[in-house]
Amino acid sequence: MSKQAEFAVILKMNPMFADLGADELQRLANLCHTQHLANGEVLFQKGDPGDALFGVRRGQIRIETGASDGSRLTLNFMGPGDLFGEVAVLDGQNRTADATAGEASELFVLRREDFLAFLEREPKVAIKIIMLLCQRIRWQSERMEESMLQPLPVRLARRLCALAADYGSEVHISQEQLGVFVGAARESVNRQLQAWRKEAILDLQRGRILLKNMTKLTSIARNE
Amino acid sequence: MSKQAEFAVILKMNPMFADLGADELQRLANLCHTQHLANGEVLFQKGDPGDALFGVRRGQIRIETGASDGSRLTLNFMGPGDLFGEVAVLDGQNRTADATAGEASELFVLRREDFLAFLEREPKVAIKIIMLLCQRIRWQSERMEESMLQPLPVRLARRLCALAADYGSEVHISQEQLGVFVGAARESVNRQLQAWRKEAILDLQRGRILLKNMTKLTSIARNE
DNA sequence: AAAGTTATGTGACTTATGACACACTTCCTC
DNA sequence: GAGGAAGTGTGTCATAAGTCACATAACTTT
Repeated sequence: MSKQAEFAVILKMNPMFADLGADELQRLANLCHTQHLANGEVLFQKGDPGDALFGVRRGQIRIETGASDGSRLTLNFMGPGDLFGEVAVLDGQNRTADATAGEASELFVLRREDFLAFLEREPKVAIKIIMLLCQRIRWQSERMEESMLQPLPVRLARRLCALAADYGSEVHISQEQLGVFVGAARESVNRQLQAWRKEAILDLQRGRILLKNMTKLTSIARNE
Repeated sequence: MSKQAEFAVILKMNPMFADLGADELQRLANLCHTQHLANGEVLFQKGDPGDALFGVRRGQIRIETGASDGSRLTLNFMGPGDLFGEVAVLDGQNRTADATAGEASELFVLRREDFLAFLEREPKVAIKIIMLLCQRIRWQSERMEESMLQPLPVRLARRLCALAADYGSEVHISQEQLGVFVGAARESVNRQLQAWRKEAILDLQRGRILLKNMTKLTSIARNE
């Protein structure tokens, strides 16, 4: 399979591009380049202009941000097939976090100027993108308002479910980082996780959480 | 001034259309119609397809929603110069609230099909819209995550400042509705307002709040 | 293997806010 | 103007979650 065809598949999996037609998608994918990164190499830093969209072909990219105390907090891991920077490529605003290769990686790169020129050539695609962005706005405002008002167990369960969707039942994350994600103190996170361990919903190891009962967890996430 | 020119001015005031060129803006405004509503007349209801964007020429439109207990809660008042349904007109999704005329009103109406055809004719405008939507997405995700984690006084101050921007220093809203806005219990809202009254930041009347010290209020909103 | 560093577990305390209960006021309606 | 509805003011209590303090466990470095 060609590089471009491979990229088209990745684009297709992202909700943002999911309902483009196969032909449109392929023409878009044809604009991509590839880029190699060595382990530890920096892809971009907070404040850099958002001049491209990236897809992970192989390897791992860490999205992280410097915390106020100088320590670094990982916000997300992007693995093969994941796409990131979709919004940045459209509006060109500065990056809000750093991205570093967690291992030797190869990325698909779709440059902003190429993408914009494409949209100008294909206004029907631009309109589809507009609709998708609108959906995202609605979805965000519905979810957010609701989500942050939920009690901690619900927020925590939701985040764990989301992580599980990416990594399977073995989530590799520290409780401190989990706390940052859900906007809670580390201790509170720990206490809730302990409670769930006693109910056999999950198991805990250093830097790792093993989800044992996703059924129960998702029902908590739905707030019963 | 022609109807269309008047509408162009309203569009221009909305961030969503603010940086369109004067010519593009005028061509867009030329697509508008007008519609008259008698006092109490229903413009649309929750669940109706979002097939138009509205601007208030004169009168008042209330955006409200039926609460679970059957009572109605007013979510927003739109006065002359206000624009609403910008997102609906783009993505065509169903309305999420009801809109009713609070008095005899005249509206500018920009129909979805006209707007989409316009975007297809003018891809450069479509791209500008895309960027604006992206900004909105960023803005939302930054604000939301941050905002809901703030303590109640901050959320309350922010909402009051926002309302003041629309209505001046005399905000006409019940404490119960204010509670809905900021996601808090009526009693908590009341207690905070009382505290501020004692500090001479504001004054309270039935169904009305008089902001007396916006400087202090905005500094609270910024979380000191 | 000793020492240091990071992650986790847990108790004691504090604080913010929600929940309930009820008094009081204003306004509306008949 | 009597009665009711809606809005407001306040006390009491319960609870969720943050904070602080420290113990313990697990990896790392030398």
